[in-house]
Amino acid sequence: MARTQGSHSDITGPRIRAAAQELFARHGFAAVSMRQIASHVGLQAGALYNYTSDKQSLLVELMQAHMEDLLTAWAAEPKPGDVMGCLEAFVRFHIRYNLQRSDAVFIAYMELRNLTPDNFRQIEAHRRAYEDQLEGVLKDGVEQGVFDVPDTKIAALAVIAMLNGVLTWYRDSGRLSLVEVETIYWDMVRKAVGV
Amino acid sequence: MARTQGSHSDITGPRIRAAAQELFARHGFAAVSMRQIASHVGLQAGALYNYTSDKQSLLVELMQAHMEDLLTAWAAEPKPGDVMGCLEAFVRFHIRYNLQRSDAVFIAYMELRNLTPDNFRQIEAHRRAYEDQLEGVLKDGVEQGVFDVPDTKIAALAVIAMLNGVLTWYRDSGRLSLVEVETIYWDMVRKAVGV
DNA sequence: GTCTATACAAGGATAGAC
DNA sequence: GTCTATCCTTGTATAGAC
Repeated sequence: MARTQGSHSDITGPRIRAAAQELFARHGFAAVSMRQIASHVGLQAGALYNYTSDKQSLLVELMQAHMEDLLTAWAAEPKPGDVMGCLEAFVRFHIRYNLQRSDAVFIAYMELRNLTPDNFRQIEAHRRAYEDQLEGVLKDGVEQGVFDVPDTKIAALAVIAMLNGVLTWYRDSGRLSLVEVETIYWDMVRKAVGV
Repeated sequence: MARTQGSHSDITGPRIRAAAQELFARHGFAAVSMRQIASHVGLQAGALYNYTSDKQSLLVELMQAHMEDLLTAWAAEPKPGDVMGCLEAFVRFHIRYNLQRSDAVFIAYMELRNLTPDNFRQIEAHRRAYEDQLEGVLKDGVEQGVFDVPDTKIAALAVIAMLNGVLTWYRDSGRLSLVEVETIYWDMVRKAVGV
C-alpha cells in the first residue's frame, strides 16, 4: 500500500520553504494562500503548521535566510587589494548572486511592507549592512582620489538600485550572457563614480 | 438638472480612486479590501460598485491614468536642442515627477503581477513607450559621439532603475532638497553614459 | 506527521429597500 | 447613490483521528 502518510520532516520543511519562496515571488505574499503552498508540496494546509507557526514566520524566515546568505557570500568573495578592483568585484558579485536567486531577491525587496514592525527592523538592518559594504568601498575610493561622488550613501543606493534593475529584464535565454551583462553594468558604474 | 437625493457621483469617484491609490501603495493591492477602501471614503463596500465594476478595474485604471499622465507630462516638458540637455531634462523630470506622485509610481512598479494578462500588456506597452523616450535620447547622443554606451536599451533601463531608487529613501524632511537630489543623480548619470 | 473536518473571520460581489 | 443585508468563496489556523 502506498505510503501517503509518514515521517518526512527532514525534507518537507525545505520543500515548503521552496514552494513558499516561488509563490511569494511570483504572486506576492498577500496573494498566496497557505492552501496554495500546501498544494504545491502535496500536503493539506493544516500540515504546514508542523513546520511554521504562521504565514508571517514563513515570510520572515525566507527573507532572513536570504539576507544572511547574501552577506556571508559577499564576505567570502575574493577581493583585490585596490578599491577599483573591489568595486568591480561588488558589481559582478551582486549581479551574479542576485540573478541566481531572483525569487529570494524579489521577496526581499517587495515584501518589506508585509512584515510586522519587529521583523521589518531586523531585515532592514541586514539590508543596511549590505549597503554599508558598498559604501565602504566608495568611501575608501573617495579618500584615495580614485572615485568622485558627492555623497557616498546616495551613490551606494543608486548603484544597488541600478544593478537590481537587471532582475526585471534578464532572461537566461536572452541575447546577452551573464558575463556580458556584468561587464555592461560595470562599465556604467565605473564611469558613474569615477573621477 | 436637479440631482437625485444624495448624489455625489462627481466627487465620490475621484475620492474612491484617491483612497485606493493610497492604500494600494501602502499595503499592496492584494492586502487591501474593498471594505477598507469604502471605509476611507465614508461609504459601505457595496457603494463602490457604482463606480467600478470590480477591484481589478480600480487597479488598472489607476495604473493607466498614471502612465498616460507621465507620458503626457514628459511630452510637455521643454527640451533643450542638444542631447546632453535633453538627458539632463529627463533625469530632473523623472525624479521630480515621480517623487511628487510616489504612490502612483509605487503601484505602477509593484502591482504589475496583480494585473490580468490583457491589462498587463496594456500597462507594459506604456512603460515601454516611456523607456523608449529615454533610449531615443541615448541613441541620438551615441550617434553624435556625445554618449558612449555599449547598449542603449540596457543603459536606458539602468538609468531609470537608478532614478527610481530615489523613491525608496527620499523624504521631504530629509537633509537634501529636491534640486540637490536631482543634481547628485544627474552627475552620476552624466558620467555613466558620457564619453 | 499528515490527514479530515471544521471553527471562525474576512474577502468580493450582488439585491432590493429607500 | 447609498444603505443594509446577504450570498458564497476563500482565508488562517486548530482539533482530533490515524
